[in-house]
Amino acid sequence: MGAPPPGSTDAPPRDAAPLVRPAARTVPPSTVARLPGYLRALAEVEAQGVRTASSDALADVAGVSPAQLRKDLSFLGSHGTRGVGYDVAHLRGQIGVVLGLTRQRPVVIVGLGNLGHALANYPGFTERGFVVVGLVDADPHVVGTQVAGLRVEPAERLADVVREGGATMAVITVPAGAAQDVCDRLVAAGVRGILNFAPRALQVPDGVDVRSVDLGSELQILAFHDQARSMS
Amino acid sequence: MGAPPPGSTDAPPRDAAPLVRPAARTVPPSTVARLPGYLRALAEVEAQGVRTASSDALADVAGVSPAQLRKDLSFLGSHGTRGVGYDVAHLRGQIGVVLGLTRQRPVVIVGLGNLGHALANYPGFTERGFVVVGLVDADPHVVGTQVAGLRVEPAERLADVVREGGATMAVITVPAGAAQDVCDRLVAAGVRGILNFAPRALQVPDGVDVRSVDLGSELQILAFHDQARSMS
DNA sequence: TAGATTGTTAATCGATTAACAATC
DNA sequence: TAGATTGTTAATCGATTAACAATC
Repeated sequence: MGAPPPGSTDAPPRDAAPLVRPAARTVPPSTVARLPGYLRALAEVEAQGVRTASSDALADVAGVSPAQLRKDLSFLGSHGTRGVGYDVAHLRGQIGVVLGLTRQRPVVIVGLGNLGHALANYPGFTERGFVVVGLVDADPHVVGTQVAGLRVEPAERLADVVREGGATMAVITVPAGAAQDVCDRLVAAGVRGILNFAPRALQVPDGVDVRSVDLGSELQILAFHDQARSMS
Repeated sequence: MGAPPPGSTDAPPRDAAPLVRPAARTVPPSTVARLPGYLRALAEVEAQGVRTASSDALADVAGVSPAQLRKDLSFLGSHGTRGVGYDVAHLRGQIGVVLGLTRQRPVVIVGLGNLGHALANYPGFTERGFVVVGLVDADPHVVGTQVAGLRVEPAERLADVVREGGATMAVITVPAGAAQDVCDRLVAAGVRGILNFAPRALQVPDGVDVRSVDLGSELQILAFHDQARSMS
């Protein structure tokens, strides 16, 4: 609302610091959810020695439409070259910055049954920028055992494990009945992002982000289509 | 377009067979994706002895808004009672019918590393109406071993395993590089619904349904929010 | 320059929310 | 009957698609 600063031309700057501003102001949730897929596609074509790729080529590998890919990337700023395409390495770096993958992120896993055990050893976490820094379980038979090179700690040490590891993210792989309690304690200990595998809706305060993966539900959704097909 | 049949009143029937028509004509994808959550919520309140529940109560347990729950359920037909709420057992049955859970569905798991192993033993599949009828792996060291009471079969027997078990659904837990090939062979063998855990977009023909769960991507999406928060 | 391909706009489509009349 | 609660409508919001001008 103020007068244009002295020396300004006809394109009024909105900002005192116009250079090198962080790329992403607001990125829609649906776009954010697809960015990891683009990162995978870029890694794949880069491994094949490709240096520059068009939206058509990348979209094909990522399994989306070229229009959608371009639209999504446009929210991160302008990183392609008209007539040429996208520089694979550069775009990869930009998406990494937007997703906050410039540093390794420490993660804690709570619940070391079959699934938690598998996730503790899952190479995909490490490959994508995460380090498992702590393991917690309530079962005295499991506590003290070594999983993926770490000692499993008892439930009462949950907050310590989170703080000592500096974790702001956690994975919940406990039975449904224990999930909300574990969630509350993780949040109290400072965790702000939770990946929940327990088949239960979790209540969290504002500022905490939960993503739930229910393996049984996924199959049920597939069953719907399977069945709808057989009826037509 | 024809003349009203003799004896019709002012509400013209559109159909020759107006009674007991299947509840679901078209259910939007976003609604279908939430139905398993409603099923879980219903099971939970039923276990607590509740016979009738309002949309407010159910929505609270399911973690959605009451308006959304009512809207979703309205696509399945009219199963509540105004002024009273929903009969828990009846609604549970209706959602089960829509999802095609009236019979057990046979599922094959391909890839018995840590994750596949954990899924083969996952009680949530059995509890939600699925039976694991076959296991397949390419590693000769794994083939022939016993997992979850089943013998692991070699890759070349994939089509036999699918046909013998009558499976129309499968879970892929192989490394990314092998996923598309496994997918193609599953589809050729008659599988129509695939739950994919390999971090790779799968190409499938029309009529085949793929749901992909990428655990690394889930953490990356959480990382975005974690990071966006720390910047504001 | 001519051909290729992005970034953006506008149009379409689908999903969510809010409000309330119908009705138990 | 009065109070409660559904089922549905209309309004809003967000996401996707298609088309093309900008530009390398």
